[in-house]
Amino acid sequence: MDVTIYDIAERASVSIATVSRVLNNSTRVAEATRQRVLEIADELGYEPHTSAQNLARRQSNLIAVVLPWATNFFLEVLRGVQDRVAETSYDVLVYLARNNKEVESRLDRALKKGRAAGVLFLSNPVTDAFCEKLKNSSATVVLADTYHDEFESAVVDNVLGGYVATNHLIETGCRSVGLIMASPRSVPSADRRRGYVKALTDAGIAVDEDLISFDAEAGDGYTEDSGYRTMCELLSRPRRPDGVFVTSDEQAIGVLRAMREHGLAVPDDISVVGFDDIPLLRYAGLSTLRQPMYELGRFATERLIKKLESGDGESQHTVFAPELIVRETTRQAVAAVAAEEEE
Amino acid sequence: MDVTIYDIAERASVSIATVSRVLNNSTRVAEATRQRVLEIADELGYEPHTSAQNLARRQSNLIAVVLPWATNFFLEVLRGVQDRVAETSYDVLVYLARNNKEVESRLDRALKKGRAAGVLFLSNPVTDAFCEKLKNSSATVVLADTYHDEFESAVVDNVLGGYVATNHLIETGCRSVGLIMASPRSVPSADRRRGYVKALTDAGIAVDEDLISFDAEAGDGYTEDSGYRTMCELLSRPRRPDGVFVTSDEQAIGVLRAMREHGLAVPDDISVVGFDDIPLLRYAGLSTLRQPMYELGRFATERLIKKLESGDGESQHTVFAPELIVRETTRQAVAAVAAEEEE
DNA sequence: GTGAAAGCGCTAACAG
DNA sequence: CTGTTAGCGCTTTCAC
Repeated sequence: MDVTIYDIAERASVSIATVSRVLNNSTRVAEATRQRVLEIADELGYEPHTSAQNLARRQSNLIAVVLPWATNFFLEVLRGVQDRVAETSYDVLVYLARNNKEVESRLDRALKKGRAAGVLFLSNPVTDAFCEKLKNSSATVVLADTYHDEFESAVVDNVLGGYVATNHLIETGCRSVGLIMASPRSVPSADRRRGYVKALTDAGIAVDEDLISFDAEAGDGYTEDSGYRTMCELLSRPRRPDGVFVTSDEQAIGVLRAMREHGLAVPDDISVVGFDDIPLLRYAGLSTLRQPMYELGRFATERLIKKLESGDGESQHTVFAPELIVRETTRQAVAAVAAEEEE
Repeated sequence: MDVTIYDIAERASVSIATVSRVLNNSTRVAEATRQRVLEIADELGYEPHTSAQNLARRQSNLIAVVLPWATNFFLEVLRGVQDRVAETSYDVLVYLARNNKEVESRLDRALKKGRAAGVLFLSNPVTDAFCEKLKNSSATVVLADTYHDEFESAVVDNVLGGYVATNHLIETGCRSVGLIMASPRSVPSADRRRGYVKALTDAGIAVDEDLISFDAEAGDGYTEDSGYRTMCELLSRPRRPDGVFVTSDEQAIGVLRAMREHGLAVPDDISVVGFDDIPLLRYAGLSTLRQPMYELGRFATERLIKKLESGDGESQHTVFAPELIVRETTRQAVAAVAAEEEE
């Protein structure tokens, strides 16, 4: 049997209430008693029993992170979450799902009573069903990379990202800008499309559905494989784009593969812009829109913790801006080329 | 207040003991009562309070996964862990560290009394200090991607992997085979080196320390950045290799970058073999040794659960074999070339 | 300041 | 088959 506060109390000739007080550095305890208790606790190697604490306190020290796919994006976000959580006494429960249905069952588990104090719900659209579950739960929830009126959220401005990406393609001389989308059900993906449409419209270019291809499979479609399939499909159509905006870097890698197989050169035949700026791919030469993934994770966790500790409060909706990173899969901007020729 | 077994008991006019029995589908309960209780529980939306259960049962439903770095390797392993765990009532606590010191503090948290029933300790060398902690803890531990006599473990045969990789390089005509290592403190990395040495020795080639470069930084060195730095260092030395075995794919990407910057072609100037076969990199053309990462995670979890449920039992040491995947960063084997010329 | 005592929600003998 | 009764280890009034 492990050492409990009873053991400490006995050794220190005080009651368990006192031990509990000093351990929680709560109200007035004689300095002498405090020292003695602390010493004995240390000596005995005392460690509080989390379940007992949670039961008595009627709360939990667990934060559940629910996410719909396991990609590099998530890896970065999780790093941010972990770093912030490490500074607290919370621990992180991870629920990895592979599709919408799995998200539901994982969420159910995460929301089980007494399980988690807070939930970080990532990237998945907050459907009515999920919203219901989230609201009925006693857990504090923060959304990241997805949005819903009724919950605190932290997102990257995907519309802006789509806009900037598409605009970059237009500025570098692309006339037929295509779009390779992940699942249209995915919120970030749908938002990026809106930015794409807006950029084209602003430039006076008509949106051509024939240049838009999306992943119709069950998953979320942010994978290399999805990008490959979707690009192949696009290339099988009569009109060929001279530039494509792809809704994630991983997909973009698949797009590049499809192009290679079709004997197409980048950026000469088709320029490519991704989204995310995954560290591992930074040297693949992919032009992309950088998302502050780590910061997103860390910030969302920060907010969650604050809500947990100070009894909720207002729900904010924070928006991070993505940043265009130009590398080798797009041409230089026309203006830049002109400037260079000046020299 | 949430609904408890007392509420159910009252509504069903039975005792809480009976409710508890049917909820745990334990011994003989009248079918009629069982039905009624189940119905009411469902109707009330009852959910057991995990902390209360854990306290009463004197056990935990948590499995802690402790890992020293956040790379794609881990992502795959975690998928395996999650998939297996999803079939049980366990939940997964993730402790991500960035270096050895962080591993220690994360491990301490994971081992806190009553926290986790089992610990999956990944990739990190089991130092004496860790071994001590692990043994003193009441948690069941399983090692994955690392080894220690006293604990169950599941590893990939890294010596074999290093051997096969090096041998492949030799067979495809490399005369000066270099080695780009992650931290020599890392067990997998050190084992891969042993395989490298053995392959050279078996081929009658002297091991030249000047062709071996490792990452001396604080981290584990399995990153792109590390590979880049380490390769640059190697290239700055007088003797230049015509092939290198790199201890991970992520590092290999960095090696490729370093080569590009030095104007070196792959595989013409230098052949490259990585390790891992990270999905995202499968189309980067990297020749590598595939580790069954997902399987490793799933299997280790399987073992952990088995031990948890059937009161320990023997500790096995399972070894998975890595598989050589030849792509474009190495030349074709001489035999293959010969065979081709035959045609 | 400190102790006694009543739970937190659930499990598990032990009777019956 | 079912109820009674102790706890599990800790927190938290409420007195003293």
